[in-house]
Amino acid sequence: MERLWAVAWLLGEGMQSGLAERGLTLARAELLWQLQRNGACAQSALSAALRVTPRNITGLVDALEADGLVARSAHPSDRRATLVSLTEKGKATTAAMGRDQERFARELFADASSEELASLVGWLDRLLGRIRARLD
Amino acid sequence: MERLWAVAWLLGEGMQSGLAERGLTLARAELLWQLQRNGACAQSALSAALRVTPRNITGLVDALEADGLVARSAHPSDRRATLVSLTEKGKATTAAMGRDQERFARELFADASSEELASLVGWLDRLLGRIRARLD
DNA sequence: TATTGTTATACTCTATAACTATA
DNA sequence: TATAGTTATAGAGTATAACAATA
Repeated sequence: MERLWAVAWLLGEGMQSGLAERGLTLARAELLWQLQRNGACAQSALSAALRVTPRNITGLVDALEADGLVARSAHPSDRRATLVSLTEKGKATTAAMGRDQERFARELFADASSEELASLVGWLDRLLGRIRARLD
Repeated sequence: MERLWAVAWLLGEGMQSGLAERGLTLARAELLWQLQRNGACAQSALSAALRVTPRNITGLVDALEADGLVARSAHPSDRRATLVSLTEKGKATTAAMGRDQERFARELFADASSEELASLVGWLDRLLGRIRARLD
């Protein structure tokens, strides 16, 4: 199924396009996206969500903090933990990323009928379920 | 279109699974795959095909050569160029990668009817065309 | 004892720039 | 002059291991 490889690769490239123009890498964008979806959280939670080591999160948060996109603060009840949250600039950036993604999706599906879109969405959901089941 | 992001991400993860067990990284696997598809070629051709710098190809070929998966040889007509080709071990490895990919695709589409598969293949081809057009 | 985040260290992928050999 | 591949250097992402502070 060489086609599947190609689609996976090209879809990935497409979804990444525009990040560099915003001064972001894929890893940093994923961290921002996680904060946008689930709100402020401890680095340990980010480590679990992004499936990378705590050390890796330290580096990503350092870089995003230096760019003013996220802020560290004390955890209210656990003095070991550090809360990471989006700054106003970070919120604006994730909103812009969302618009980029929406524009990309709209280009891809510009001439699809609503029945075609419905069938595609069905496929995507089933693929998501199967791949998640396979990875976990 | 958050679903599209998730599918792109999970599909990429799924296609990569198994590489580490074979001692490969994604970048090295892509170079091997290129050689398997198009046969032996100069490093400059690999640089163009993989869309990375010549310096990057040097490093990847160094690593694959050290693992005995590819071999460098003199170009027959251009003494500046270096031909890169798969060794027997490299051919066996790409064949195994192909089987891994096929098994993954079969798992994903195990319970799909042939009409569903046909419609999905149509979608994939159209997506490929659109994304390629957008990237180039 | 276990968890949270850090420092220390190392490997891979990637890039640019300067250089050599060849075309 | 231009191209093919290399050395030199640098930055980003990733990992493991050891450690301090806290739970």
